[in-house]
Amino acid sequence: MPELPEVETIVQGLRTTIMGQTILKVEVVREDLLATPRGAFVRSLTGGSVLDIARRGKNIVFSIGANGDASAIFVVNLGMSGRLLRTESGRTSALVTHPGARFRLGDGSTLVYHDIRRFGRLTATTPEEHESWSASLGPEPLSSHFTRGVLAEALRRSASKVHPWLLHQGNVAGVGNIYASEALFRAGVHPQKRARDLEAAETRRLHRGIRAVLTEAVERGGTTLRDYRTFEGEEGSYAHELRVYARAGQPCTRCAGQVERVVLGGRSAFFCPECQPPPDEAS
DNA sequence: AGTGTATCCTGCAGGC
DNA sequence: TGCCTGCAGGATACAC
Repeated sequence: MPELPEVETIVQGLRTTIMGQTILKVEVVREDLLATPRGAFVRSLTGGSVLDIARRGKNIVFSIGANGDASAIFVVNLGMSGRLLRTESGRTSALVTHPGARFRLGDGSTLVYHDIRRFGRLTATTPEEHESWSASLGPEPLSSHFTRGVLAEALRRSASKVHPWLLHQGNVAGVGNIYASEALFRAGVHPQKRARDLEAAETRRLHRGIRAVLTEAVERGGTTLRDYRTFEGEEGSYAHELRVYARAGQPCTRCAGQVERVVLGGRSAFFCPECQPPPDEAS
């Protein structure tokens, strides 16, 4: 559920509130959420301070340590329905119906990881392990490293259809199902077109489309359709700006056509058949 | 290498 | 009201 804009919004909220806090106690409610053995997970985080909070793709990355020296990296992947919430000292929040883990902080508040479907994953690693994991992901689409040339080169190496290609985190980090459809619509590229078959003009438009859609969604605090909430518990407002996602059967915002839905790799892709001409190949 | 399918899980909407 | 099916912002593991 949360893609780059949603995770970025959550990270911004976390940074204003829990930077520098010490983790006094770690309580694991649902062990199946851990990608790290429970003992090592609890041990490596307990007693440390939050030195930094950042985002890598769709992951929230906490640097944990002391005296400015990170001894552990705590990574939260929210999966489809994960949330990070804060509860004030001594208070229980009615929002917390499916707690997965609790982190009691030095100021008396508690950071709660909440996840209904439990597709999320909590990982504690060393800084070295974290670096090699991060290197396995594709470029950050809003960074200066993500140039038109980088995108073109990566697309050229793949015969897969461009919508599933965009969802693969090793290609571009942070794009998910909503923004893949939205970026392709803006670029006028059909979701079933092969990555390597994109023409130069299409690649240029896709590059701009990805960056524009993600930037605008960050400005709106992300897209809330169901579960997603900011760290403050608010909804993101980008759902109003969606042009094709979840709009099958409705009129295209740009032409007289009608938005269609197709399943690719088990995920729904939405597109306008007029604005995004189908590739020649039958299928 | 790429694709299709299944899996992990819960909740909700819609049809009957 | 209940039961059933299908669907959901993700990621992985497997067989072809």
